[in-house]
Order: sequence, then C-alpha cells, then structure tokens
Amino acid sequence: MLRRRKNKTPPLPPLCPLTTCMRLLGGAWTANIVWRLSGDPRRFSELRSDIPRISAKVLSAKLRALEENGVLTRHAVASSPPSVEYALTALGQELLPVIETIVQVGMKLQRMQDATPRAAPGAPRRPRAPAMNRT
Amino acid sequence: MLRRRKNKTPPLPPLCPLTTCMRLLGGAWTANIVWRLSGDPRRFSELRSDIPRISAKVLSAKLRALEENGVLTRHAVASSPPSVEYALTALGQELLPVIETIVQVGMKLQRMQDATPRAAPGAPRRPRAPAMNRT
DNA sequence: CGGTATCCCGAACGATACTG
DNA sequence: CAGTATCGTTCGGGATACCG
Repeated sequence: MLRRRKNKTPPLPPLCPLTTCMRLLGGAWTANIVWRLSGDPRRFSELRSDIPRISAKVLSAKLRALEENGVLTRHAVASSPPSVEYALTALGQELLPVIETIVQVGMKLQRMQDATPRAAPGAPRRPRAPAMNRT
Repeated sequence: MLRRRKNKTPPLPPLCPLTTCMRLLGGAWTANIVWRLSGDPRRFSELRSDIPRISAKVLSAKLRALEENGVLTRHAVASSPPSVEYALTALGQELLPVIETIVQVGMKLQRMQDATPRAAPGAPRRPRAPAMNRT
C-alpha cells in the first residue's frame, strides 16, 4: 500500500507537442467548452446550460485548466449579482480550426461506421460505457 | 449496496461528431500511433520503440480499437518469425490533417506557456496544481 | 450566481508474467 | 515477435452538499 513511485516520473524525454495538445483537450468536455466560446464570451451558467450534462465541478476544473494554459480569460464582475465571463484568447482562437477539423472527420467517421456493419468478427468487443456523449 | 443507478443511462441525445472523434483519439497515445503510421506501415515492435513509454497492453488495445473503427488495417504474416503490419486506411489518412493541426497548435501552446507568466490581473487565482504536464 | 469540498466509481494506464 | 492475462495505480468525472 502506498508504495507507488516505483517507476513513476522517470526522466521524461521531450515528446511531441501532440501530446501536449491532446492532454489539454483530452477530456470529453474541453473541446466542447472551447467550441461554445467561439462566438461571444459566455458566463458560467450559460456554459452549464449549453452543455447540459456537465457538472459544476468539472466545468470549473476545465475552465481553470484552460485559463492556466492561456486558452481563455476569466473576467469577474463583482456586481450585486456576481457575474463572470469567459472568453477565448488569441491562442484559444487558434484551437478552433482544430476543432472544426475534428468535427469534419468525426462526421466522416460516423458515416463510415454507420455504413460498415463490421459486427465484431470473432470477438464481441466491450460495448463501452455510455459515459460521455455530448456536444 | 444496491447503489441505484439513479442518473446513469439518461436519454442520450445524439452524440456529435466532435465527441465521436475525440473518443477515437481520446487517449494520449492514439493520435501518436496514427501519426507514426503516416509514413509506411509499421510493425508492433516498431511502434513500441517509436513510442517508448507505451506498454504492450495499451498499444494492442489501441490498435484493436483503431482497427475496429476502420482507421487502420492489420496484416498478419504467419511466417517463421511472426510479423504483423499495421497501416492506415483511407479513413485513417483523413485523420492526418487533424493531427498535423494539433501538432501545430501544440507547439504554439508550448511556446506560449513557456513565455507567458500570466499574472492574472485583478484577481489572483489560487495557485492550483500544476495542471497537466506530462510530456 | 459562481463556484469549492467531499465521496466514490469506473476507465485509462502501467508493470510484470506468460503464451502461441 | 506479437500479443494476452492479471494486478495495481492514477485520474477523470458524476452526485451531493455547502460557501461567498
């Protein structure tokens, strides 16, 4: 118990930026959040209703991570009804083409998967948890 | 016991292409694998050395998933030294622009994160955990 | 309204050992 | 060589409750 740290944190060789970026929008939600902000800045609650099944915890965690990575900015207005606006930075804007491309390919994938029964030849794959399905 | 699955399996709205695609290259490794296959077909061991820190288990799982999704093909040669070659399908090729874009943005991210102290003007964020930085 | 704190589950990942 | 099996660990993420 508690004896981890046997092989963790080895001298990590620099791996490609690919992983850096994938870690950033790795979660199911992150790309969605960025996507929602592509238009105007939005507030916390607006984002919550934009992405119905996201929890406050995850949303705030993702927003914080994105802010730390310079993808978006947080502007808090300390008025009587507290209000916080999130907006993409220039860097965040640069993510948009990525996401658009992903959406394009995603549609192709869906089309192909739909047209190809494939029926798991030989070994029925695990149907995968219905965890995250949104956008 | 009997934890009621109270909120699981809600009426899932149609999942968007974004999530579909992100699910596919969701892990940190998957995009890397596809990337490695962008040139010539490669064998299992070659991929393992291409991506040093990946375990055989994960690699084989990812390869299987990608094969099921029609992203790559598996050609086993039952020769004396067994040999299996993985190659991208046409669909897999379509993922390459996505990955290239991601790499581009990833490099920008790395550059900005390196150069930007990001002094959170007006509201000092509480110094949160150093986010995700693994390779 | 805009979060944070706590708990807990399941998925993803890693290491090692073993098989065809 | 090309995996699979098993085990253990870490991590994302959902639920609920609570605070400024």
